[in-house]
Amino acid sequence: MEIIHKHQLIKEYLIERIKNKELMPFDMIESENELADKFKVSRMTSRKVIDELVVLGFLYREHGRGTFVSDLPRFKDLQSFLCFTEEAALKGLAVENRIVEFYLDLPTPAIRNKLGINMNTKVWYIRRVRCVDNQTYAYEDAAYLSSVFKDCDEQILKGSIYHHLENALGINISFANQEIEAVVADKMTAELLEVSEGVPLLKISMVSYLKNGLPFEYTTTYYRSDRFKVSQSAFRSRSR
Amino acid sequence: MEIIHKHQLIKEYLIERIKNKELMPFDMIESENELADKFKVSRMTSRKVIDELVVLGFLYREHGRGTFVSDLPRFKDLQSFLCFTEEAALKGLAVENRIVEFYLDLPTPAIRNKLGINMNTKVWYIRRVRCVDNQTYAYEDAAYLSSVFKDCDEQILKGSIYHHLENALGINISFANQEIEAVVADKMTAELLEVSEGVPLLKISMVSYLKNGLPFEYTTTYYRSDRFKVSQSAFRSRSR
DNA sequence: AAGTGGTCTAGACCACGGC
DNA sequence: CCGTGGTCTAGACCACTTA
Repeated sequence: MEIIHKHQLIKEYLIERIKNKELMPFDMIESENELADKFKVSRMTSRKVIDELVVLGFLYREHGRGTFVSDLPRFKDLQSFLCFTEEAALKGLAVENRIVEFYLDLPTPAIRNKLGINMNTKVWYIRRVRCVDNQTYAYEDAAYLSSVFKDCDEQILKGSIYHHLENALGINISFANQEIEAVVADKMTAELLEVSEGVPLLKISMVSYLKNGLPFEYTTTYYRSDRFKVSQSAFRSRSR
Repeated sequence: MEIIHKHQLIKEYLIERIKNKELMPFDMIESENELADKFKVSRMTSRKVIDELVVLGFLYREHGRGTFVSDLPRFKDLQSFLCFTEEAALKGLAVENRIVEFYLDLPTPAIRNKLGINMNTKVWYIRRVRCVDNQTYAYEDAAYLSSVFKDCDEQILKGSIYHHLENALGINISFANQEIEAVVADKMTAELLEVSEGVPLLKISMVSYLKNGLPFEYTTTYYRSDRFKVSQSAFRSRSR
């Protein structure tokens, strides 16, 4: 039985209006009091809804003026290392994966190095374009240890690889090391992402590890910078 | 005059205990009611503090069990929040700061929003090119609360602002929220960084906080992607 | 059953922005 | 001045976990 909370209804109402373009970027939405009246809730409840949509990047507030629709409801990668599908799901959005190609082959020297394997250990090469709401977000060029990702097929690649590994295969993913750079789109990547050559892209390279410390994945992803950015918090270290 | 909100005090209390390792990852913190009693606030206020720290990744909740310290602070060591000067020093390199301009002025709406200040609170605008070994690395566009960075002058800006704040002024810097994007160099930035227009740059925007939770700095830095990249580790969250 | 977090109310006062 | 968001209260009832 689904329990419908009041704040969910208001959230759906606002997200629908943003997705339908009924509310455009920089438009002001109803005030907290108006929302509260309209849905017959207290102001604390309407505020909470707006709080959540602000965190998700759909809205922003201006003290004394009002609450407005963000120009680009971009993705944020809280550093807790969620997979692409999970991040989209957090915002109530569905992912479509366009498979460019995938095949089993011997590792390149770079991949041997990153995954610490010898030249006879085959890996799955998987190249996909990740889309949300029919819009291209990222081009992903991945290599997986075939000894871990044993049953690679098209059906799985259309969904979430991480969910498959964790849920169907019972594999424990632990952590990843990432490197973040800025690059400009080359011809091939630009075509796949449906952007012009030369636009900026965030390039994130990642080696992911199992609980037992085995590196099993080396992935480079090129994110459209107009639709994606990384957020994180960091502590100041005490050292001098 | 700075207004200290009740939730700031509680936030400071919790963040300090996490930073000091008094609270370790997976430790349970006080319940919402205990926090409310301890600080003589309502439960809604103690909840709000926890909400914020959950969003920042410091804590996570488990319904019916309690609120716990997340394992994110672990990679404090790996991707510690160091200033530019410190990072260079770690590699035995010396920094030269070329001051482009600096002046005291009223805050823009964006800065008011990021720092949570009113339109009468003046901030220092500081623009510098950061060089290592006579090579340009980054262009930094910073705004500091003048109530915190009281004594801004050319001599200080040629060195490390953070060292000055911490050592000369005894200010406690706690943590920062960062957003990372990819952009291409516009004409002005390209000239300052001695690169061609259109080359990719890493744009890192940061709001830094004092120990008491006061945001005191909003800085946007454009890094040459040929000389700088971000490395970090991320842990797979245990959800699902 | 006791304690935790999750949702929600109906108020209050304050700070800010624009008219 | 009015309407906006920002903070805060002192309750309430519910859902979940653990003992």
